[in-house]
Amino acid sequence: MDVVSPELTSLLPDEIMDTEAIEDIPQSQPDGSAVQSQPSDDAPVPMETDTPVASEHLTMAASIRLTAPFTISAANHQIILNKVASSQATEAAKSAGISPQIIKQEGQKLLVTTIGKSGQPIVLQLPHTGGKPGLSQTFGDNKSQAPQFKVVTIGGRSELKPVVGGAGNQLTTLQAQQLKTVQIATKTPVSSAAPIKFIITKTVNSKGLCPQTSVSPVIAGRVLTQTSAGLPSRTITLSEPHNSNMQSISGKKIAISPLKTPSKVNPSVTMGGVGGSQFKTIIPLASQPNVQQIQVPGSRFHYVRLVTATTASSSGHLSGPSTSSIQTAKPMVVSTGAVRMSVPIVPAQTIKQMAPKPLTSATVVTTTPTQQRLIMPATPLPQIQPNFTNLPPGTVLAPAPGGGNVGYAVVPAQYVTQLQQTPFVTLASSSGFPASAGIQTQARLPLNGLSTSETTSRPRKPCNCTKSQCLKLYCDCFANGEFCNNCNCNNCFNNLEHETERLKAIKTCLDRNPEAFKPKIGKGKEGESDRRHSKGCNCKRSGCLKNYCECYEAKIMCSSICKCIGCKNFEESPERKTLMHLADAAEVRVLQQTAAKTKLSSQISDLLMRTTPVISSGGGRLPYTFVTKEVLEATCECLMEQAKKAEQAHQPQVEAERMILEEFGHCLMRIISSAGKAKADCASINC
DNA sequence: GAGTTTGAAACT
DNA sequence: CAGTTTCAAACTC
Repeated sequence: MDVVSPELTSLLPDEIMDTEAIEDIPQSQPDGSAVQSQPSDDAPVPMETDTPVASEHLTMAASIRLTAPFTISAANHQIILNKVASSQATEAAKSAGISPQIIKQEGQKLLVTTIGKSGQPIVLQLPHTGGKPGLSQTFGDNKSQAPQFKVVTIGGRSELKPVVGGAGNQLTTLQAQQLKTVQIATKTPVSSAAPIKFIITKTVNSKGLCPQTSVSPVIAGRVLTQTSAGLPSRTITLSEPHNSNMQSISGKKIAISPLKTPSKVNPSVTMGGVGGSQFKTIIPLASQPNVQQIQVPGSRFHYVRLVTATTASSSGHLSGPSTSSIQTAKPMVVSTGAVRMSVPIVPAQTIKQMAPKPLTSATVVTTTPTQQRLIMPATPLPQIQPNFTNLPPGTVLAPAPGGGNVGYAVVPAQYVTQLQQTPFVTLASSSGFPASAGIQTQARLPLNGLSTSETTSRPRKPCNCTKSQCLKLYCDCFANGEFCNNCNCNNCFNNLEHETERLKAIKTCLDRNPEAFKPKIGKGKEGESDRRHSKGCNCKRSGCLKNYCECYEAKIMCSSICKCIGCKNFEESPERKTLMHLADAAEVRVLQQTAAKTKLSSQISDLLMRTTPVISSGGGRLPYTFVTKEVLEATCECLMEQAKKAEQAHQPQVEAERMILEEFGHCLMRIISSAGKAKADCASINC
């Protein structure tokens, strides 16, 4: 799927996962008026997703107060922003550490903010809707014809001065929770000493949800130039989109679902991590999912429910295939904290089904253990403020039933699973406005040192917890951020029915160890092996050659950080080599035996198929009773024995097959001989 | 399947 | 931080 416009693509880095470079983002204001990342976000996380490639980041920051949909459509390379109701984004932008710039165009305001380094702003300009889609406009060109819309910008850091700041264009007030920020980390082709970040910040007016009212055309613009401070210009194209499906904000849910890995993944739920965030996600322009605003109690952030409309909206029609709604939920990845989080885009119908709570984990969340995901409580828990930067993988936020914007959302793990199944993840973000708006992001998501294929094909074993209520890290399900499903546990609280307890347990774990839900097996340092245990093992008696050892279990060797005694799990360890050889030999044997069995069974079945009609016909043929189950089993045993002999003699496969076939021939001869003899006997008796 | 061993997690 | 206890998985019989 073409999710990024050519223009934008040119601005994006090959790798957008460089977290270190992103740390340069100005921290959010202490007053919390703007988006603020979690404190723990500052710490780099040894995620497998880290890539050393990206050195530059482009941050697009768009602080916009929207009363209408805001959409970025990848398919047709559109960024759609609805009419700006007020100009309060400036302060929000300022509070976010960026200097907003506003371009006023016929009553519309374009807030341009600069974030990043080198003062290289990227301007998103809106061509006027009147049929000049290709109209380019420079940063300072506040006389743009674009009527309805405003966008946002991009580019350098906050030290950049506003290019345009018309009187009355200053956004005055912005509620902290009305600001949404989506950051796009990208590598710019333009040489820049420092990383540039692309942040799209938008404000959300929770009261401005007028489902059917905002049909006004969205302005499509094309940013052709970047004219700040003589820096190289950059262009982003904004085309004229249609309003997408309308969604009521009620019942909105946000699915924040970090990658689920066989090991542990640390999700970060901060949507607007302006400060100290590490970006690993790029936001491509993609289809338009509906996004609904969600406010987490006590949180300064607004969360959104990403819903893919399943039916066409009554307001406006989307033109072009790119704006068509997605029928299949897609995960959304929001990278704001130290780690990326994925937010599945779930069809509204699906969300409806799983909404409020009385749903069981089996019916709502997953159908298979591998699809289990941790789900955050659907009820507001003011006393509990989850550390979103360390939530277990698969964490999903759902709104409280009837709780308005408060609460969390629940998303079926099947959608999260999609995240694992595809190297690209789509992120959609928007406000809960009548018309849908969305930003979609893609990112490559290696999981915990394992490829996606590795992570998807490994079902988890059911737990057998009895005393921990599955709310401690003893429980593998809980530790992996999953609900218990098809487990053998007793008194299990790791389910939807015990959301409160579960969230408390999560918080407790995080209090005790903020890294509790982060992957234990992560990348080693430069030059070291690809994977290693983050803490190292502490084995004393197992020699680190049994599954008691977490290193051995993860099929990695112990490292210098291990505190094990009598470790034999190192490269040159003869014990380890022996074990590996034995394991390999056993595996080979199993494979060979399986193959031989299959082949022989097939042959015998073939034989039976051919003999049966003959038998039934009688007339001097071999009696059917001679090919009995016992005879077959005996034959198979003979053949297996032959196979073993060949194996023990280290015969090549060809020779083994020859021996087996030879034995099979002998067996057949014996059967025929016996049958003939019996027939003769029978004939003599009858006579 | 029951009992033992093991080491991580939890607790003090 | 170290020592102890608890716990569930891994392992053995």
